[in-house]
Amino acid sequence: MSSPNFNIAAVERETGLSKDVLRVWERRYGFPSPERDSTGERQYSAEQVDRLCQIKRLMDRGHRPGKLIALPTEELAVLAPRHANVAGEPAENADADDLAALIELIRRHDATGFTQAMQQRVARQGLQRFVQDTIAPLSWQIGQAWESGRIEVFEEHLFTELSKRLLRQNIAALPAGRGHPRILLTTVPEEQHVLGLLMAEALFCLEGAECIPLGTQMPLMEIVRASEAHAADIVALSFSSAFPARQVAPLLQQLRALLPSEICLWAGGAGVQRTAAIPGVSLLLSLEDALQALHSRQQMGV
Amino acid sequence: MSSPNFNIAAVERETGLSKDVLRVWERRYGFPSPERDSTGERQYSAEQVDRLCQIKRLMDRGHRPGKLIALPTEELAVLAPRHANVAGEPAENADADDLAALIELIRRHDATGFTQAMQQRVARQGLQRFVQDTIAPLSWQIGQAWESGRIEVFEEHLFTELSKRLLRQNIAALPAGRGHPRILLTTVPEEQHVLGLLMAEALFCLEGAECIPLGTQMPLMEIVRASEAHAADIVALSFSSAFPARQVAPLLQQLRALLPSEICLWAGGAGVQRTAAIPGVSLLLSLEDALQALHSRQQMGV
DNA sequence: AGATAATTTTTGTCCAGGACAAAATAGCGG
DNA sequence: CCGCTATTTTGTCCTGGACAAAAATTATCT
Repeated sequence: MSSPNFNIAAVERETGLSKDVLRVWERRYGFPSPERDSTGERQYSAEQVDRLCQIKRLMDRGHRPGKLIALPTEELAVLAPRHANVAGEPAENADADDLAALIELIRRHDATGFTQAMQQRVARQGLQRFVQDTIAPLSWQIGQAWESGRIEVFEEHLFTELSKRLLRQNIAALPAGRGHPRILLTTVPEEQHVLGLLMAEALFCLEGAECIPLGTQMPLMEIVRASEAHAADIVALSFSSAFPARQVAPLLQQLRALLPSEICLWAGGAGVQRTAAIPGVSLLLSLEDALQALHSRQQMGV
Repeated sequence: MSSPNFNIAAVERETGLSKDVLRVWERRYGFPSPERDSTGERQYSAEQVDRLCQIKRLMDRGHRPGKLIALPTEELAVLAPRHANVAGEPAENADADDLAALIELIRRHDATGFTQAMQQRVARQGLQRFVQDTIAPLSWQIGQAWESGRIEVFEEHLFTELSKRLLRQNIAALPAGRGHPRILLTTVPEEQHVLGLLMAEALFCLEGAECIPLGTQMPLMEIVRASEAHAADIVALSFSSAFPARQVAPLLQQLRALLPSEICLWAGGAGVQRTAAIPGVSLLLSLEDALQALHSRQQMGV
């Protein structure tokens, strides 16, 4: 156990805490207090990195760093539930057990079993209900489980990867019509989560829209270029719950200013739940909202 | 054209140049020289952001910032070819025209046509040859075209997204056997490109290996946990050409130190081409190398 | 000449410690 | 108990210095 050391860039990579934050915490709270190498640069131990990961996870749940850092080490299990059921209940319907069974497959690392079970649900429910009643709640529950430390990061990654495959596969199976409106789907550069976007894409395609999937992390100026090149009617962005809430509004304002006014800007996902209204931007708080936005647009004869 | 302003974080997001670099360039070269807002914070104009993007693109081709910044504005078209054909020729076989036609579809933003043409090639070539003779060279050419400014960023994104879908779809269609060895596929946290990983996964699955796809951006300590939980025989990482070359070796060394010695560590992709050998790490310089590594392992009776 | 070694320049990243604004919390009057 | 204003907390930005790795250049040797 030679405790490999991490420099500050590696800790930023591992924990997601910026170098500035790591330094200012050290200055203010005295933690983390890394060793220094011969040149005076910080060298963090694996234990400190682990603890920082725990703190980060609890912060994402709404706790504040000042409190967390003061605490000994029993904060871990204790501080699980904070504003847990903040929005959207777990839907205590008859499906709850089914969903729990699916999560159990992930927890047992049974990729094959999970994919098969999910594919069965697609066949049984149809794509739209599968997205709304299976993928969406599952993904919410996985998020919850991750935040409370009940599942590991890599288990969430496995779930996400397998779910993306299922959705893409089923989207590809839809007729490739050149429908209307033309919807460009992407995320901003710091948002790497694409699952929400795929859910929206599935629903939009089912309604006959033409979706142009550009993946994640498009610079704003590229979004503008792409929307013009593809003659898009709508630019749809997705923000996950992990996206720093404070950045959402400025980003949307900036993009709205860059985008021609005849192109609509839709923003959805868990990351916009707490965002205030922005002129010229449609905030879609749920998949139902997104569907309804599309319907009302299509009714208005476009 | 009210030239919306970008703060330093936005410029980092748009260009991929770190805040430290932006500040030190300003100090040393006098460019970029952003306005300051009332609180003294930098406010970059859209023109400066554009120019920074150009410079970044040329730097990725091997040019040096000190020279580029001094140049007027005609550097753009002139400085296209530098060490262009550094490794792996464009393969001047009879297929060249076909590939050019595929790229032309992307350039015309014809997603449907591109997907159809690609699906035809899968049917005609079979998955293995499709990966090696279509996806790999196409992806290389798209990268070249992007570096020389012949295609836009969003066109590359479209190509990548559509190609990922094709590969995932065709991987899903393979028999889901519980084969050997068990290969865990992922990338390190700063590497978001997954296409190379999917190519490898397709080839590995065709050889009967069991692949565990965890998507991108796994913290090193999570990779270790995942490899133990999944009882993986091999951890396979992919590094794209965009990955900062200087970080590859330290990362691999660090992961090798964290990983149990009985688990093999394979690293492939354009990003490891110029990496020196590392004890305990197999550097796979091409897809053929990867296949051969798997073969020789299977022959040795595992 | 051509290859190798030593030196210089270039370049990215790290550091310290100050400042400030937005968000979260606490205090207070209705 | 609710809505409003102070205060604390917290993240991000700032300046300007330092240094090491990489690249380029120069010197040296065969």
